[in-house]
Amino acid sequence: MSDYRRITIASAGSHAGEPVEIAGWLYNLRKSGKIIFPLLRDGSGIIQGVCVKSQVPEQVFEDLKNLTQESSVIVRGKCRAEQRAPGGFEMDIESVQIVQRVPEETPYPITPKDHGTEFLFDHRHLHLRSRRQHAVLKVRHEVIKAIRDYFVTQSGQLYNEATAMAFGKTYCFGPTFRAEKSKTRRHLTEFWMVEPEMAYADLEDVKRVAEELIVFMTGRVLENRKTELATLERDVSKLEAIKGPFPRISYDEAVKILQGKGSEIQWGGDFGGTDETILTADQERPIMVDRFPSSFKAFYFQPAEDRDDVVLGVDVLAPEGYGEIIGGGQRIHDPELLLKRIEEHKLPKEAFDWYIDLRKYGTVPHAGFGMGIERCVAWICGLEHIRETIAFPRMLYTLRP
RNA sequence: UCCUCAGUAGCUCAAUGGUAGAGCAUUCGGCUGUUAACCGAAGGGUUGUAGGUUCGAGUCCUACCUGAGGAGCCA
Repeated sequence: MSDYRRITIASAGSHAGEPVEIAGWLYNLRKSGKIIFPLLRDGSGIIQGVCVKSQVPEQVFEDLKNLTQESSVIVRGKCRAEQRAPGGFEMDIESVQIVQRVPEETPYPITPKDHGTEFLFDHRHLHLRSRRQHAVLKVRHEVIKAIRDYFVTQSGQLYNEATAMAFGKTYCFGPTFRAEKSKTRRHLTEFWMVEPEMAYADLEDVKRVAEELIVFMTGRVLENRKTELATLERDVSKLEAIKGPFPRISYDEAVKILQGKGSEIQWGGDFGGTDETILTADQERPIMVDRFPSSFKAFYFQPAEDRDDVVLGVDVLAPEGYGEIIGGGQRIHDPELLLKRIEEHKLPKEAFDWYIDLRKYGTVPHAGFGMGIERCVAWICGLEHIRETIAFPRMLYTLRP
């Protein structure tokens, strides 16, 4: 038994002919009298096993034949290339150790047939085991890793410390919680956001960094997650088209375009979900819309140089109707102006004393943005709903599991 | 909070106001290359809840509960 070396399914291809063991779960079982095809998964992948009655001890065949879905097992045997097997590799099973057999009285609830979203998300703790969800979360991981790598390559390990002190080029990456009553396919009450902030930077710098980041991120997913994108049946040509420069339009222009296409929007109003879809419908790249009316943007946005009814904010809208994935812009650096805006918005000045302080001691033009991870992953994977992009989505009225 | 749609077997769904059904899952039987395997059989139901109309309600009406995704609001 110790002759069998434990391997992952993902590495099975490089262990052809060796005695190996795989520790995992039964994904599905097809049997035909004297031959059995168990599908096994171990978290790294899925492999088909094969077991012929005449070639193994009777007990091995019986144990395998009676396994139930998602029973935990350790199987031993040898792997080889096999055209007829899904995935191209197959394991000839020689013995099996049942760790736990799922009892037939309480079968695994998620069967290989159709289920509705309500049922699946009530069983999210099990749903995560399925192939599709697995692929989505691997893409999510790649997106997160790309974001971290992007900022590391921008500044460098040691340089990063210097920039933080000298230039304040930093980023924050973590969960954000919002309690708005938004029940849509684009909203979660907990979502993850990366927020770079740069000193001595303006709106143009934000647009440049945002564009570079998106191109870098989609490039990395294409490079490292081809298999997962195939599992998700994602049209990769849509992602291959993501290259700079992205189209850039002003809010003024966007309103004119929308009105020309029948939208009800008036200058001064924010985009609705359908407006975002109209704007991106005929674009294969994300588009950048900037210079929004100050009326519906937060108090800290820097006004435009040439007019004071718009501010230097920018939204990046993903193609294919996925909506806003980035929002950001240039912040007010003038202490007098910031105070004025705080008063105009009737905000408690005391609560912002530290924020105002930043403008007293060596203030510089600075800018930054926030990018929503789940919306990016939903777009890259081509998903119908954002809730599939996080292991345990927190939504309005949804806390379990 | 408002609007729209939906709730029938463990799951996905059928059923002109007239005997509640199929596929999958489970159990039993068959099958040596299956690809969400297939073939045969069995078990499985207070049709979301409470009222109402009717000779008769899964179906029509009212209220409520639960869910979905839109609006508002937000990212």
